[in-house]
Amino acid sequence: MPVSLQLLTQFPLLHPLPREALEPLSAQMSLRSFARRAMVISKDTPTQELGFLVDGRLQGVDFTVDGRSVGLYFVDPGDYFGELSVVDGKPGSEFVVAAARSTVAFLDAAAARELIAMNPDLARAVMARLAQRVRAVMAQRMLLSLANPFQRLSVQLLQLSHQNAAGTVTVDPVPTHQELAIMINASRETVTRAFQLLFLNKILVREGNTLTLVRRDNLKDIAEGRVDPPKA
Amino acid sequence: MPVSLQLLTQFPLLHPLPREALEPLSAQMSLRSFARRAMVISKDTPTQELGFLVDGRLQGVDFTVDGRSVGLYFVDPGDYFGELSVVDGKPGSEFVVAAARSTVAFLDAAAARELIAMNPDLARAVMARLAQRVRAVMAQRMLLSLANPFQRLSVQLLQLSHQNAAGTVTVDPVPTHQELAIMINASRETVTRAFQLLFLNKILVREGNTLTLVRRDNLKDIAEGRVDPPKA
DNA sequence: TTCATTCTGTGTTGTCCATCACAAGTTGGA
DNA sequence: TCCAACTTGTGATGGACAACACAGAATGAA
Repeated sequence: MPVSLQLLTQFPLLHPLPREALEPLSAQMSLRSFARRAMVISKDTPTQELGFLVDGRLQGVDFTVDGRSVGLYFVDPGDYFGELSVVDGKPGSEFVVAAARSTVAFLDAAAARELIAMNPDLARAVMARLAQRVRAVMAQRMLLSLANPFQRLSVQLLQLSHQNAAGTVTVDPVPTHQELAIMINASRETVTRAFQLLFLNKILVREGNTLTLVRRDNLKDIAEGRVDPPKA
Repeated sequence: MPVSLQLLTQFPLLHPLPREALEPLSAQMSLRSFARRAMVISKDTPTQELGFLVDGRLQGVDFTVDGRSVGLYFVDPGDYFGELSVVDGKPGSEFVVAAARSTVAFLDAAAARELIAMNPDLARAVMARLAQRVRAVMAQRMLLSLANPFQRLSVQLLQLSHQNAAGTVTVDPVPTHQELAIMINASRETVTRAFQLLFLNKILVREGNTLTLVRRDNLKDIAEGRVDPPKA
């Protein structure tokens, strides 16, 4: 199942490529679908691939030795993942699971490596991406050293949020409490209780699958410890 | 104060460069010394530089909003730091302080950027380094989600250790309890108490500034939760 | 629609660890 | 060599949060 050219143009990473480079590429790639909670890339699969998320949502996760899962990041449509193995040839450093039903276009690592080697523009983009990932995971590491789970949730929500067309700040596909909990090192129940208070204080509003940060400043104050988290 | 050619050959990163490239480089660089606890790179200094650690030891740190420090990584002689800003031009993502009296050779970011752009070998090396840093900080993030500080300390010690010439596994300049505490999100006292127990159980031995992991397997068992941390 | 499954809400309990407050040891600079 | 500054050791205390155990809601597949 090759991938249509049309589809490939959705990916910013590939924009520097001329049309004639895209065609052979599309032939090399393959499209696969995944059910919610399905494993997209396992840490210990032998075949390494670069994945482009066409549709749905993925979460990078790993597991501690005692079996608890650790949430690392989300992947949204148009974005790619698995670049680490492509760059250094080492096995994947994490698992990637589908957080929702998803469609992914794969390119095997060798081909991806060659592609990058041939295109300085791509190489630059990948380099920038790696730098951005270092920064992102360091930010997450900072988050984790906040004393209280309430602050951690606030920071995480701010990180996940984006300004909307309407000017409101939202978190768009709202992650489940469990998904958030493993990102901020808290128990699912603690996340639930924190949300309670944020709703109660009208700092957040949830409508369907969208979370609106009604009082973003307020959330920021909590995140940065200027204001104590609401107690009741 | 230019830097001697001799000195530059100590840095693996620069090995791909031909001698004639090193000379102009040495003229562009400057050598500076830092007292213990001195700030080597501040997060918000305007001038960005690539630093090469000649001598001593540095620690990457950051601070949470409530003023607690967070330990990120150590830099040992022969290694370099500050590459993130060089790659993406953004301000530094952390502070770098001297964990011991140190000597650092600096190259300003613009020059470093150009150097990398001109030398594909260097570019590849930097790329590999970024990938390695992503992996390292993800490993640290995993560490932080271990439930108990004892396990976190064990993992951290294993990460810092290296096999010695004599075949023993050691952690060489032993970090202070405080330095470790901020890396593993624990209080200084908790680290002290954990060490007590590890010494008591002859899992570790400290001689001067060297920590020997006498029973590495045992430490690994604790790290991976197969064995409960010793209680008394 | 109906039923199973996943997600969210809530009380209770116990433990673990941060914090505080010193004391004792160790280092290194003058 | 001596002293000051830093590092390590130790007890006591309280609060916060994970864990457990369900109940109720929402989702979605048949």
